[in-house]
Amino acid sequence: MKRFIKVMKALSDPSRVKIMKMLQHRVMCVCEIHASLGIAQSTASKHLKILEEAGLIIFYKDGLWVNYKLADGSESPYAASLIGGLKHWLENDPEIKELIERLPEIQREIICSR
Amino acid sequence: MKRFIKVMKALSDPSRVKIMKMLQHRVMCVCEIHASLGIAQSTASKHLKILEEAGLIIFYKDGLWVNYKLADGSESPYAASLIGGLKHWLENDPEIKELIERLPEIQREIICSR
DNA sequence: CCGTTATATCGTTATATTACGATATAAATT
DNA sequence: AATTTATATCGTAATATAACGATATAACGG
Repeated sequence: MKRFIKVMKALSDPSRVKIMKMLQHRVMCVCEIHASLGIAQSTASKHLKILEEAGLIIFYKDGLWVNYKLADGSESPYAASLIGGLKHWLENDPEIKELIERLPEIQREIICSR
Repeated sequence: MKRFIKVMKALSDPSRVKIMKMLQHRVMCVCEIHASLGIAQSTASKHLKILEEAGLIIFYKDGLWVNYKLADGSESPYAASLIGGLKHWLENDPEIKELIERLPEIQREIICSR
């Protein structure tokens, strides 16, 4: 039960749903997510941790970068079902659409260094 | 997006998940849920409202009683997917199992009148 | 109509969640 | 070793959630 609740809570926040939708298109690092969503870096990091602990995303480190991508759902049947469902859900949501359209502009080399 | 979040939030609470699992077995009134979960009547009523507003359950009145049952999910693809998924998920959760086993003892004529 | 009964709503308190800025950590680069 | 850079964690304030008891509402039986 606890694991199920964790997955549901993880997907109960608009920012985290947006992250899931972006990660359907490509791997992203923390600062790309911070920049694309217009939230504080610490906030982005926390959201990613919550999604990770729910088994919805995974990460791998590459030097300084931490790359996040969708999990395969082997963690639990709920995670698998929701990762799968989200592939077609919310495709027509205007906020999501705009995010995805702007995704090509979000490049770590441009966004994150300064 | 708002409707999706509503469904996820609705299923982010253990009491509400338990209600969903019980309603898989039969229609129940508010006081049966109040009694079976050991929560205040007002709390049960509120949980049911949240599930209803998410499109996960529906109700019909029968005199004084308000009967709640699972929705068919026509409200949204998310609701449908989760209503369906929950049919097999959590079947082996010990808390859920005990709840379902005790379900035959929960009868409105015995529990609710006094 | 009056009381009873099942449910819904209100007011309040305790807890959880989310956001941010500030700071700490860890992996490059110089 | 010192500095820079990307990320994580901490402390805190604002908001949301969940619980309860008390009260209001609505439908039935007398």
